[in-house]
Amino acid sequence: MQLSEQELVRREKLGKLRALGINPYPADLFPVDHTSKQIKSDFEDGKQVIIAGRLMAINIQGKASFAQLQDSEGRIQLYFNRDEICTGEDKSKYNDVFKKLLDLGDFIGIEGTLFTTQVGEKTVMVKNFKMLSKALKPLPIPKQKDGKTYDAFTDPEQRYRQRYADLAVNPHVKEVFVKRTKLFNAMRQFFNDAGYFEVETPILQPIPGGAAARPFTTHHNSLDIPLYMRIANELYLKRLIVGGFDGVYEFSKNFRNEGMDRTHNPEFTAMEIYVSYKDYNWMMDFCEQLLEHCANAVNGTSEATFGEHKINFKAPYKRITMRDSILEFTGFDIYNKSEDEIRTAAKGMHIEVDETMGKGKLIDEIFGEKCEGNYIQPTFITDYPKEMSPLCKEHRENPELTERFELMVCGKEIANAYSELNDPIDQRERFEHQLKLAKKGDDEATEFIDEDFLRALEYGMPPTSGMGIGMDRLIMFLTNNQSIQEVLFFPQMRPERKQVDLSDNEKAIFEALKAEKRMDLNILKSKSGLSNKGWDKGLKGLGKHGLTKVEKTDDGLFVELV
RNA sequence: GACCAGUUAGCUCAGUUGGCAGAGCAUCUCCCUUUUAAGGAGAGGGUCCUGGGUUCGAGCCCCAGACUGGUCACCA
Repeated sequence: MQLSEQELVRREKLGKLRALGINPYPADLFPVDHTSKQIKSDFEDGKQVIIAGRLMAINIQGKASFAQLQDSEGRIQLYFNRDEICTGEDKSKYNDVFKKLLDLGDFIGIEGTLFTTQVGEKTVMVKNFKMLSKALKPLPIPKQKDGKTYDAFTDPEQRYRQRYADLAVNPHVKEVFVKRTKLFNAMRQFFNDAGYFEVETPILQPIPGGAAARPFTTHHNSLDIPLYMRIANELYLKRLIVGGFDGVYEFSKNFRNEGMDRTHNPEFTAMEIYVSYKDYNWMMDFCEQLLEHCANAVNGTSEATFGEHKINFKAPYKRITMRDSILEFTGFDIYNKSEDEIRTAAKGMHIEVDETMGKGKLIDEIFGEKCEGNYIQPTFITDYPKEMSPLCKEHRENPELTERFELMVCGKEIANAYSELNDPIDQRERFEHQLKLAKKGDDEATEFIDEDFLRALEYGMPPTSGMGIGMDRLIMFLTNNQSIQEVLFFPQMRPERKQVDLSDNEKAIFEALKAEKRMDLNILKSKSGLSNKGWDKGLKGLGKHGLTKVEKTDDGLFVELV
């Protein structure tokens, strides 16, 4: 591995520290008793503090210096005065260890007392400091002045691949993840207060059910069977309702082997909750209360900004049926229309349709194309066509519809809920219908029948309402991020390219030259068999590695091994 | 998968008709005891994403590829 100049310098400092008897990576605990935030909030002149963190700025002014120390809660200024640190004759701890051997990014521990500088900055007067961990690689630290940031570490590729560096230097990035955890905690608290029970269900499943998506497959060696990473946990949570729990919920890491883009990562987090003896009307009330609570817990207000939109999560939310929505935005009433009539209408709206699309799918296309994008404020869309909701109970008034709602925010779905289908015979028929759709070429239809799930339903599942919430999408809305990668610590990336030592070009020239030690440049060039550019790069590369030297004489140019 | 943009020093970025590779910060040396993007003087640091082509000569032009971002397609 090739090290940069700055990395080499830091490795040298490591050796110098050890030569002075200082362990750059000590094992013993450091007795921290304050954070940067506590120092500022409970400031008291002359108070003794012990703090630790990362050096983020150093400003040496001769016999006294200033520095910024960053801990988990922010930054605090340090004042290093030579005679405060080195009270005796020996000034080497200040002159050598502090001034020459510490670098930006190093973790140090500080014992000191508090004071305020002439310009009014709350500061720790360092009495003693200890190296806690040396940073061998320079951090990309931005600079601030007058609220403007200079040299910000902004390249998305590097930020995602090196999230540790991103978090260390970009406080606003850390804030997003703090809010993410606040959201999970708030939601968990809301459910627990309502008396519902957090559970865990299998991630490795023999049949990937509960959604239509391509799964990741793996293999269990002892059982010698294929297993699938879950695409949803719905069917397992319903089994628990069959088992007698009143309300169960799970934060579920799901995996879908599909495309990646701004709003899709191969693994993502859904929250699913199932509550017995309820229906989807109750769930709408519950959902709007939940989201208002969560928005307040995360941002201190029910209002949120997302791009150019201001959204308000304060309950209640508008409710509209899919039929009315389509009627409103297209003037077309899907009620009592045949599949062909709807297909013709869709064509008239310039929507791409084909013969494999059933009635439900056609309606969904119309809604997606013409209606969905209009819902900026949280809105419940209700009563979806039966065909596209195989796990949802038939509507109590219209057998072509289901008791389903989706919550739309800024034109995107963030929640999906049903009065759950608990009729085992109806459920089997729906699965079989899906199978037919799949065979017809609908790649969204489910192609597995989970017999064990049907057996569970046959034992009897109470009337139940269930809801799923896309947690990544929700936190995107609450933190105003347009990309899912900004709300996942480690979004999936393509593997980085490996670095090579000697390039092929360099090797070819080196091999040709090895026997002769010294050759005419043009003869060597033809012997190496390289293209002009390959030759040029190769020879320059060898020179850079210090392996060859080019010599100019009256007889021409010669290359020799060094 | 398609199209567009990008890839140059540790970071953020310039780079002229194709003619020795540039700046600020960071790094190194020196001065400086309440500064705050501290300041002053000096120095070092490069696989210009990779490979091929055109050319006397390519960071720059052409072709192919890699990676990233964006838009679209796909996606319960």
